[in-house]
This record gives sequence, C-alpha cells and structure tokens, in this order.
Amino acid sequence: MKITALEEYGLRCLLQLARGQKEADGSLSIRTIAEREGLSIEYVSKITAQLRKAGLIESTRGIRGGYRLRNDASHVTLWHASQALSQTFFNSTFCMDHAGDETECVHHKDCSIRSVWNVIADRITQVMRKITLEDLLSNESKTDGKLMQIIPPKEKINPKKRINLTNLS
Amino acid sequence: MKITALEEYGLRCLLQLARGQKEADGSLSIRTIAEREGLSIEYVSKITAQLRKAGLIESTRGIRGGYRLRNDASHVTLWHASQALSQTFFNSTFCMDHAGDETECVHHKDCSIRSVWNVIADRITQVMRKITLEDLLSNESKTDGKLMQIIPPKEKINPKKRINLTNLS
DNA sequence: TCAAATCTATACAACTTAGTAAAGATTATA
DNA sequence: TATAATCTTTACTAAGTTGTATAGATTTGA
Repeated sequence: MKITALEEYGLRCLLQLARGQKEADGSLSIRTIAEREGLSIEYVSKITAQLRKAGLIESTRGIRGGYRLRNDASHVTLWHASQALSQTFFNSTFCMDHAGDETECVHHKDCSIRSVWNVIADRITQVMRKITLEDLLSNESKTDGKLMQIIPPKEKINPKKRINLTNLS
Repeated sequence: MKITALEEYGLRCLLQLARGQKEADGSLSIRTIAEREGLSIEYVSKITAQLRKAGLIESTRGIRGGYRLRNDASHVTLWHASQALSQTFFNSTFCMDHAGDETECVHHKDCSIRSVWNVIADRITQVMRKITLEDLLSNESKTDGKLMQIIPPKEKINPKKRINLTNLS
C-alpha cells in the first residue's frame, strides 16, 4: 500500500500546468516542466502522454507547442489525477484477482477483509474528491511548518469493544 | 496506490491463525493454512516467514510443528499487519526518494502535495489502528450484503471554497 | 536410529513498474 | 522550403513484486 512514482510525479506535472494556466497562453513545454521538476525530458514525456490519453491535458505539437490543462484547475481533483495515473486502491476485480489457486476466492461468501478495504478506499476517496489542483496551489506557503498537526498521533493500542465494520465512520 | 498481494494474503493467513487460536493447541501448519486459503504451500511459507521475522507469529519446527500468533487476536491490529507486510503508505523517506535528478526535492521548502499524502495516510492509519483480527472474525457473517452501505457514493464534483489542508477533518 | 512431517533459506522465473533511448511526426518561422 | 523545437511512439534496461522450486534443518515417534 504505497504511492506510486507515477502518481507522485504525475500530480506534480499537473500542478505545474495548473500554475501555467496563469502565465502566457497557459501552456508549458515538456522541457519546461522537466526543468521545473528536476526530471528528465524523457520521463516527463511518458507521464504527459499518459495524462493526455486519460483526457486531463491536451497538447499542441510543433515549435510553439506544449501541454495545457483541459479544464480549469478548480475543476480537477486529486481523484481525477489518481484515476488517470494508477489503478484504484480497491476495485471490483480485486477479489477475483486474489483467488490464489482457486477460480473463486474462498472467502467470497463471507469476507470481512473486503469490508475493511472498502472503508479505507472510501476514506481515501473522500479526501481526494475534496481537493482540487487550485486548492493545492492556494495552500502553498501555508502548509510548511504545520505538518506536525496532521501527522497521526501515536495512540496506544488497547483492546476494546467489538467494532461493527458497517458503522465505522 | 493499491493493496499489495502480500498485504492481502498475509492478512488472510493471520486471520486463519486467529481462528486457529481457538482450536487444539492454537497452532496451524503451513499446509493447513495453504489448504484453507487456496494458496500454494511454497507461497504460504514465504508469507509466514515474513510475519515471523516481523514478530507477529512464532513457529515450532518438527513433525508436530506449526505457526501461532504471538499475541491474542484482540491485540493485533491491521496496522500491525500492514507494518509487517509492506511499506507504509507515506513515510519519512518519501520526499528524498522522489527527488528526480536532484539531490533534494525541488519542492522541499513549500510542498502542498506532501500535506495531502499526510492527511490520507492519517485516515488510513485511523481505520487500521481501530480494527483487530478479533474484530474481523466477529464481523464475519455480518458484512455480506451490507457492502453497498460503505461503498463511496458517486458525488458530483463541484467547484467550491478554498480548502485549508491543515483543517480537513 | 530412521523416516516422515514440518519449518527455513535461497535461488529462480514471470510480471509489473521505473526510467532511459532513439527514431519519427508536426508546426512556426526564417 | 528548410530548420529547429516541439510532441509521439515504441523499444529497451533496471529494479521491484509475485509466485514457484529445491535443498536443507529440526523434531516427533516408531
């Protein structure tokens, strides 16, 4: 359970294009993005190609070409970015893909793990749907030094009452 | 951003051992776990070896041998399992590991993405620290048919007010 | 002691992801 | 038209993940 390189770097490229919306004609070349992000031109090419195929950005070819966001930065959420750049955290084929040697997962009739993954996927989705590229830009210069506030406190693990997985919120 | 095979299968093996705590001497052989999960003996061997090295289970060798949980199922949380089976979602070396061609991430002074990953990591941690293996067992037969309740509703994406990343809860 | 059933360690192949390389297609401009 | 700067496509290598294979070490019990 970790963030892929494509998600991280892809999101950074999108943010560059969101900043770019405010300058000149709103478009940035691969070279410019690569320089601003400290990535190779080849790698950024690969990332932007994927974002274009997913429909989040559009390209102009030729000597004055470049990439730009297809929609306003206030309408592009992290959820859109994540969908374009990676598999979803927990999708409909997950159980089928983890059936081991069987043709159907041995737990398909009664699986409590599946419920947990759904709850976590829900939490992730809730956050990602709330945050747009514009939010991220407008929060720059405000988050530094405040990270300690949102790093999870180290709770003690205690035995406790039964938990109903359908009522965790 | 996805669940690894090791997390999924490892958790299932832990749950088998949690069930096993209630039968006989509380220990299960690799063969038994493999049969109950529909996995190969070789693969379960690999998974249990990792769980043992992480300290979550202990082994007895020889003809009467097997694995058992080191602690009561009510004291083993999903967070413990996840820590033993995979990298954490977002850890302290993440930014250093994603510095591209530079020696230090170009955004290290002012990064709003980092805040988002922290918020999401926090959400995941909150859920995982709450749920024990015992919770998962006691919720079997109760979750089936109720999944629709916790699958995230398809919200419409609307432009909206600025979000303060430090105050998302 | 010996055999069978178990755990242990390491190596291996297939697949996916990360990142690089190179050749080609497009377009503005001189 | 020719050139240079751009995007596009495909192939490639390296590293990590997934799952299998094999040989070895340990223990019980006949």
